[in-house]
Amino acid sequence: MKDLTAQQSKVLNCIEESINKTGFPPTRAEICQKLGFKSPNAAESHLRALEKKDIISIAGGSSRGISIKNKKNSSGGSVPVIGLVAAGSATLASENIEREIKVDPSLFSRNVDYFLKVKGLSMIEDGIYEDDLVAIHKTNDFKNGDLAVVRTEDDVTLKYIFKENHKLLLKPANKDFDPIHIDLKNESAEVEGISVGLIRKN
Amino acid sequence: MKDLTAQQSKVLNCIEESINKTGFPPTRAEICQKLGFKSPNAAESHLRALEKKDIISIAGGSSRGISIKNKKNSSGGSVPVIGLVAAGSATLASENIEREIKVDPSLFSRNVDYFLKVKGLSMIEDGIYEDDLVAIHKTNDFKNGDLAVVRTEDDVTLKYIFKENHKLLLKPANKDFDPIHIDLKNESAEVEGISVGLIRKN
DNA sequence: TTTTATACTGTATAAATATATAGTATTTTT
DNA sequence: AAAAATACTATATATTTATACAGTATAAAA
Repeated sequence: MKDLTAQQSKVLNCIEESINKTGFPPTRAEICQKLGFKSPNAAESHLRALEKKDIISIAGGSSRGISIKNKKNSSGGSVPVIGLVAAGSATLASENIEREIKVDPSLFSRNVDYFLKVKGLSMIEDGIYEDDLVAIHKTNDFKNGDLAVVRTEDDVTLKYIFKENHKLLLKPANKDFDPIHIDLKNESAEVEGISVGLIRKN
Repeated sequence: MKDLTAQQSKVLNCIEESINKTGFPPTRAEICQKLGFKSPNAAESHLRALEKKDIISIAGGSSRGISIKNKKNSSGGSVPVIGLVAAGSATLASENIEREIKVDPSLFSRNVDYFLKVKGLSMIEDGIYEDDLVAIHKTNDFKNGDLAVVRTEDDVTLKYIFKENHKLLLKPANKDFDPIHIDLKNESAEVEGISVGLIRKN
């Protein structure tokens, strides 16, 4: 992480204080008041500098739209939630992260690297519903029958995986969906991780 | 703490989600958008109701000035896991606690007081399996159709609950199981809490 | 040495936002 | 039976707020 200047640290500090004290981030004017600046642009430019250094993010067009990045949690640790994303994009890229939830990564049998937000009903017969968060342990190692996140040439899916020589079978748990057959001689496919659990919110 | 109405819960939920996702509370307009209201005053009056019930505080004259009160130990917090236990014993009695798991109690829409470890297959058609941990928010307030922990005279069960006058219907999600009809004139039954989510470990 | 980053003041303004007021309708409490 | 709370739509507006633009000055990097 790039080092912050003394003033930038003060501003960051001011943001943290505001969130701790009031529950929400400060406005430019409030930062100015606390730090003795006379122009809102003083705060603005410090914020832009902090944003450039990837310390905070600023939501455009919304008031108090400041949030502190990489909020590492001393105790639990937080795990990112990711929607099923199109091929080509790195799954864990920050633009795919919908939110972070505070969960002990060791809650499940194997370490959880991220939660995948389920789209569609392809696994519904095995009790996995739309918007369920499937806990994914990143690995390319799997056993036949594992529930795996598989990146194919044109998609990323969550399916039961079976491999026999160069043939890959991706099997849904919904009779309305067809299994996907992939011949690794012709097509590429990669296992990104396997499911180790699930969280559902009502 | 006074119980919230369904709409108030939704609004509270919306606030929590906003804070988790963006790092700052929502505006009235954002609440309206998320919950489908067409007037900002719909959000406003729900906020005032939540403030009156001491669930949130609203900072006057400042944007996004909403903060949630009595923020439980937001850092870690562990939640007990309880097996379905026989009648007579207090559900949360220490001898019934199988273990504790470290989960942010605010992970779900309403605070989780304990996890109930599911026995049997009575809810399997709605994706709730044996040994799943159902997150329970302790309350005796419920809406028809809620998934509730109900203590009857001779059992504690997890079922969909429907109440009409003095008749209680406890409905499983498995056609091999019969619904339970309870006439509150003759029998007693008590709602211990309602499900707000679920954790499954593979 | 010229650019770039830091560190501000000062002014202005479009857009975001809180918040009041006026209604209607239903449900719950007293 | 009346009052209060819930649950909204609809409109309006003062205020808050983000954000752009125009400067000044100093320090650090290229």
